[in-house]
Amino acid sequence: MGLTKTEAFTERQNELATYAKALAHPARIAILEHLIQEDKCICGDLVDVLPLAQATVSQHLAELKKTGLIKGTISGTSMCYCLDKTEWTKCISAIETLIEKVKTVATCC
Amino acid sequence: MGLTKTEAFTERQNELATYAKALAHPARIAILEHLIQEDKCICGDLVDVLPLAQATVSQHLAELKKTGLIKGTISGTSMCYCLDKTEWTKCISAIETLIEKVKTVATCC
DNA sequence: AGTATTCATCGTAATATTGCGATGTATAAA
DNA sequence: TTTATACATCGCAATATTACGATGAATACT
Repeated sequence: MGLTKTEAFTERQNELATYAKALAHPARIAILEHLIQEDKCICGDLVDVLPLAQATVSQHLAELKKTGLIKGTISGTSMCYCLDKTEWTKCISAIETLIEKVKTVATCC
Repeated sequence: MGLTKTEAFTERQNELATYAKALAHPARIAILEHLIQEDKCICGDLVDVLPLAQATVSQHLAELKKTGLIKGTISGTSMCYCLDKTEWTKCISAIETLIEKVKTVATCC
């Protein structure tokens, strides 16, 4: 089908999966890392840095924005992107909860 | 195209994206959480617990196994799945590295 | 041997993702 | 006003993902 049965899972599970999906592409990891490093976040820079066409970069940015992990503000003719710390707090919390649980598991089989 | 330009990114970026991809579906989150809770990991149980057909569950298990996050051992006629702690150590390390970097970013824009 | 159980894999259908060129929109520069 | 610059969005092609029924392979049960 290609359609996830979202309604069949808990909100928490869907939330974590959504965050993971946003991170599930090397280009989006690269974008986030660049935003972390530069902090200032001019959009055109990303197109220069990434080995992808402008349209493709724009699409990845839109996806990260949709998830809320980044936000963009208009700055004249250019677009300034940066991390949305509020959303990241939620994201990190969700991930860390899973990680903590994983750490409690004994080596088995 | 639908084909990720893997070779254009660093190995680290691809590694992190691959782990994220494995976690990018609520069913796989649910599987992992069940494996964490039960620890013992009989496969048929997952089919009972999840609102998905056996073939679909098997497919999700195969994907988690491909990434290395779980491993399965044959136990008579059934299949025993459990977390692969070694791979999880790598996964957690990769995620935590990103999280640490995110935490250093100042609120902006 | 014959049957049931457990799981993986195949094949198929529907939808999603990735990537890009082309085009549109809005601001800035001339 | 015309032109350039910076992005977003549309439309397309190729591939991937999700879901499932059907079938296959292997072990256990009678």
